[in-house]
Order: sequence, then structure tokens, then C-alpha cells
Amino acid sequence: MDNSKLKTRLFALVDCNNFYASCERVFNPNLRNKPIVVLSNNDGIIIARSQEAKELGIQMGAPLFKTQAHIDKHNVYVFSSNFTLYGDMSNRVMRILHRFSPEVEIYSIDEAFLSLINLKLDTSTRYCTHIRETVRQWTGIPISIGIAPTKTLAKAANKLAKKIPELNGILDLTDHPKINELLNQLSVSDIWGIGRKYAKFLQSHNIHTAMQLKNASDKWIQKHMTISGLRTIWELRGISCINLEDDTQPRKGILSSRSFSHPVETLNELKESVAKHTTIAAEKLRSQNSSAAQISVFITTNRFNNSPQYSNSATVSLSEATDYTPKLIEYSHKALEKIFKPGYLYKKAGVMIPQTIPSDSTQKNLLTPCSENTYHTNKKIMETIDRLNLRWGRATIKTAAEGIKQEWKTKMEKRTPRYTTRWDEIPIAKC
DNA sequence: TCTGGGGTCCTAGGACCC
DNA sequence: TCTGGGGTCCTAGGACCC
Repeated sequence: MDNSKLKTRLFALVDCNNFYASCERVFNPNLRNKPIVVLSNNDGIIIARSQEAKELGIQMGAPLFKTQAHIDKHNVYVFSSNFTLYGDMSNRVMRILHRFSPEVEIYSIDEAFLSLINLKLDTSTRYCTHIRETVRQWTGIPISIGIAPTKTLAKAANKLAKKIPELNGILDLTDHPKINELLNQLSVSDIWGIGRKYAKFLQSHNIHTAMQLKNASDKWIQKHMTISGLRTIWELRGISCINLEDDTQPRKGILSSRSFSHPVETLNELKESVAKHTTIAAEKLRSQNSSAAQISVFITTNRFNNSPQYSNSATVSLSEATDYTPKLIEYSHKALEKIFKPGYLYKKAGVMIPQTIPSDSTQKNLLTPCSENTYHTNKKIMETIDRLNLRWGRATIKTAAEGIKQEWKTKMEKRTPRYTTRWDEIPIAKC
């Protein structure tokens, strides 16, 4: 039996086009064909653009205040980010993708790798057209799909599918007769795994296109770009080195941080913000059944200002790993007190849990044992709070340590309603 | 006045052990 | 006073991703 051909590995990379902008459009059809940008937390920089906004030359990562005149001139629609909405729309898209492949790796909020093993080559494009139409019809989100025998090539195919209008958003590079020509159209900086630094480095050595990178010397690449770079060029040659990942694995590290809307000076306000970040980090811990044995806190001033600069971080070890919010806040406040210096205008604070530990294998402390009763009571309290906050929205129940006024709180002046996750924000159809 | 946030992997170098 | 080699583990820093 020759089933080696049937077993040819095939990856599809599904990518939602201009995802955040597309989400806004789903609930406001007036935005069709209009330039849209979506802002980061604190309405700071531009993190997503519709095609029309890209064509106006608006750059990714540009600070809003520097782009404002350009935006006003062209009547660009501006939105604060609405991650609750985008997260929910993402879940809907991913659920649909699971219907089309037994193996789906959710790679980011708007991207997923699908395994298409056992799909005959000539049917892959038709199959993916079907996926594309279904997602469009059921969610309103437009997607592009790249297909190839390696993940890196699938990413490249996806890029090309977006670039070349005649492809209608789908390209299969497997055994493609013009693969070399196509790879020549792609800049090295468009390749997955080649960032700004490496792109510059490669270009300075006369490697400009994906095709040239594919033909670079193994030894030279590994020397300058580590084993990861070597994997990238092997993948460009069609040798699969990066497998689909099991994305049910718990996160190895957890971070929660935010810049403030106004400069913060007092220890008290920093404590409130650190308590809030600790609460968020602890929620993430519990949601993946992990605990923390260490917790780090960092604070920093505004590096863009001329005012005196200070930033620092401290890590404290807990006597016993835990996922209990009040305990974690106690320790993160200890860490904060170690590094706080009065007289600075702070811009940002954050809490990091450098390593997560599975809760069922945590070490108990022999010297100060927590009684089984207390342990179970605490666990119950956290479970109840998590349930209520999930049902009624984050921070419905919160600790007093987070503060009431929260004047440092993130600015989000142009956020659209959370149409799909809040009863009070559901859109109303007019007859 | 206004410049994001949350992750991953790899390597080099130091500490420590035998 | 001189002085080896090999292994492991951990951390910081740098690259990357979205």
C-alpha cells in the first residue's frame, strides 16, 4: 500500500483580515469601505487598520497624537480597543474552524493553523473556499488562507494570498509550479521568524527576498540566527520542522501591566494598581489551574518625557505556592515597597508571575502549615468570585486594595459597546 | 497632553558540584 | 602557591510573534 502521498503533511494558516477593524464593521455596516483605525490601551497608538486606512499611509504602531491631523483630514473612524468584543468574535471564528479540521492550533486572537492531512491537493483550494465562505457568512469576518507543507510556507502563502487580488484570499503553495517566482515577490521581512533586526542584517548581506533566504547557507544562518533561523530556511525549502502545537498547555509565565492615563506619584495609588494587576494575574493562574511561588512587580516613569527617569523591579518568593488573590497581593505589595522611590512621576506598573506551577503539585510549607479548612474556604471564595466576575463582567467583585476611584485607570474614550457579551450592550434592531 | 500589552524560544555566562 | 575538566541548573538579555 502506498499511502505516503496521502499522508503528506499539509498546513493551512487561517488569518482574519484586519481583524479588529473587521469586528467593528460587523456591528456597524456604515463603516463598510471606510478607513478605520483601532487604538491600543489608553488610546495611545494605532494597533489595527482597515485596508482603506492602510492605503492612506497610516502606520501600524503610530502614536495617535502624531497622526491626528492626517486622520481628521481623511475622516478616518477611530475606535478604542474593545478586547471583550474581539475575544468573543475570535472564539466564534475558532469554533467554526474546528468543524473543518480535527487539529487546530489557535495561534493568536486572529490566526489559526489547521492540519489538512489526507486532503487531496486539487481539492484543498475548494475546501478552503468553503471554510472562507462559512466563516464570512456565520460571523461576518473576512479571512485569508495559505496552504503549504510547512508552517512557515503556509504563513508565506497567506501573505501572498492577501497581496495578489486574483487569488481571492486563498493560495496553496504545495507543489506550486511558480513557487520560486512567488517567493521572489516576498521580502525577507515578510517571513515568519524574521523581525526588524534580522531583516536589516540579511539585507546588509544582500539577502532581500524569501527566495534568496531559502538558498542561504545553513552554517552561516545558524551562526548568525541560531537554530531558529536554520529552522526557518529549512521550512522555506519545504522540510517541516515546526509542528502543530497543543495550545491547551498552561502558560509558562503570566503578565499584567498597563500604563496610567495620568502620571502617578504616590505609593498608595501604585499599590492600588499593583493590586489590580495581581488580581488579574491570579485570575489567569486559576483559570489554568496553576499557582505562583514567586511574584515580580515593576514600575517605570515615562521614557518619552524629559522628567527624571526611574524604573525598577523586584521579585519576592512566597513561603508556599498559591493562587489565592489576597495572599498574592500581600506579597506584590512587599515587592513594590522595596522598589518605590518618592519624587518620580510614574507612567506604568505591572505584575509578573515568572513561572507557573501546576496547582496539584505545589509544595506545602512544613513550618507554617495552612490548615486544610482554611485552604478549602479560600478556594471556595476564589471560585465564587471567579464565577460571578465571569457572569457579570470583570471586577464585579474586587478587593478593596484595588481602590474605588482608580484615577490612574486606562483611558478608553471611543470604545464601542460589548455587543456580544453584555446584556445591556446588545445592539437593538430598529423596525 | 497624548507613545500598548502579553507571550515564546534561544544563548551565553555564572554558580555550583564532583 | 600552583591548579582541570565536565556537567547541570538558573538567569538575564535578546531575538521573535501577534
